Amino acid sequence: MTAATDIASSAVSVDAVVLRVGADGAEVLIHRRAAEPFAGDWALPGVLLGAGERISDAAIRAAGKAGVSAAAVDGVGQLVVFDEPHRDPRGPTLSISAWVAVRGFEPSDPETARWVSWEALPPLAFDHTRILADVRPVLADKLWRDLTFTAALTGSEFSVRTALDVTRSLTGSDVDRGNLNRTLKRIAVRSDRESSSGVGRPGALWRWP
Amino acid sequence: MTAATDIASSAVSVDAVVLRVGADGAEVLIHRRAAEPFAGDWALPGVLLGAGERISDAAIRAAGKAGVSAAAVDGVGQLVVFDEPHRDPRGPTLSISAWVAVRGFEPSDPETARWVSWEALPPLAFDHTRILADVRPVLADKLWRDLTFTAALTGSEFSVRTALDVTRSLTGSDVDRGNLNRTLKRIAVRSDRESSSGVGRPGALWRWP
DNA sequence: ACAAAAGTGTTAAAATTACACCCATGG
DNA sequence: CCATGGGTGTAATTTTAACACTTTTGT
Repeated sequence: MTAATDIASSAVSVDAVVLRVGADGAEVLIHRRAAEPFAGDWALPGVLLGAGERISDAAIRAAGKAGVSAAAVDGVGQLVVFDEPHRDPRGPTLSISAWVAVRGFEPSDPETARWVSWEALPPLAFDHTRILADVRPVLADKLWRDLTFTAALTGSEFSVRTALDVTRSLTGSDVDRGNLNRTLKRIAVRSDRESSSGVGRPGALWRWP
Repeated sequence: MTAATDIASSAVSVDAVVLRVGADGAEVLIHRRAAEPFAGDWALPGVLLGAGERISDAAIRAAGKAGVSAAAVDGVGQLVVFDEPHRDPRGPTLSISAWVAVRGFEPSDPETARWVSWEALPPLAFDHTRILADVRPVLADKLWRDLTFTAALTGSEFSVRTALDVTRSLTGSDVDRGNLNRTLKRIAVRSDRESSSGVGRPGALWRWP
């Protein structure tokens, strides 16, 4: 008998905090649950962790349940484990939360999956509201300090506007453009220029070294 | 059928990084494994997480395997999840690492369990050497910033000497006494005095607010 | 010309770092 | 009185923060 079959452990799920950079800065992907419990409710995409499966692989699989293809994923990382015994009505289930950075994905059906800003989150199934509340400061702390996370989120090239929006959306407060520009000068490199946004002076693009 | 029984998930263990403040600063408790695999080898105390069991409870239970009574535990907290599929020869097993701060425990048999400094760690079973290496900077980061962790580790009253030793043992480098004193002035409060250590000028004791 | 957005400069405050010097105790 | 360890002071550097001013674009 093996360790994987002879013990009565909690089930283990991986709940994905799928992030992209949108108009409101960092946005979270939520989808409507197809199965019970909480069928039809908005929730973070989650899967049960398979035997021997890596957490990052499970997180990508979870993002897939909301329509995200593995090719659209730029990075994954673990966050916090939630172990409250009654968080799942089916029985004790651990939730390992993980961030998944995604680029270029738009849900086909906005009734089934959609991007939401951190300020406009609807009520979510399970303890997912709590998960997002707990996880937001962790993400804010990683920003501009954990370069793996930050680069995955921003993509290879990004504007100062993007940087400002992402920071504000995760920290909840405004940041100074000049100061953030100096931070970028320390940790990133400039490339060409860009405007496209329309009005105003075009800004530089930043890349990761 | 419930979520806890119908899936083929990895087993979940909680491995305790049991810490105390000793002569070398923060020290880790290791014990000899009683069962296979790695029977007789030094390892972190670990347990399989029971269904519905809290991670902190499992961590205390794990510390108990090395002889620590629950009453000696001052605090517990989760650290990192290790998910490498071959880390346990019995089969895929997650390891949730957790810190456990302990006061006033001395192993009865030094051949079965002992406190070791971070510099003098013997080879450990499983990936436990790797776990400690990964976890040390996380603990160093928590020190003097996560007050729950710090207070549990130092105990209610501690000297500057203790503070210095703990910092050096976790960061690996020396800290300035004057500067650390000022940090304490910001986050803690003084009480009376103490010497007992013998030689040298007696120092103040610090307490948590 | 004007508004909007980006770039740069300046300055004050705070934190970090590295020392230096003086004080209290045991032997 | 001297070695050992503790407390306080100081100064240079770096980081953080807040704000002002200039530049480039579209309308």
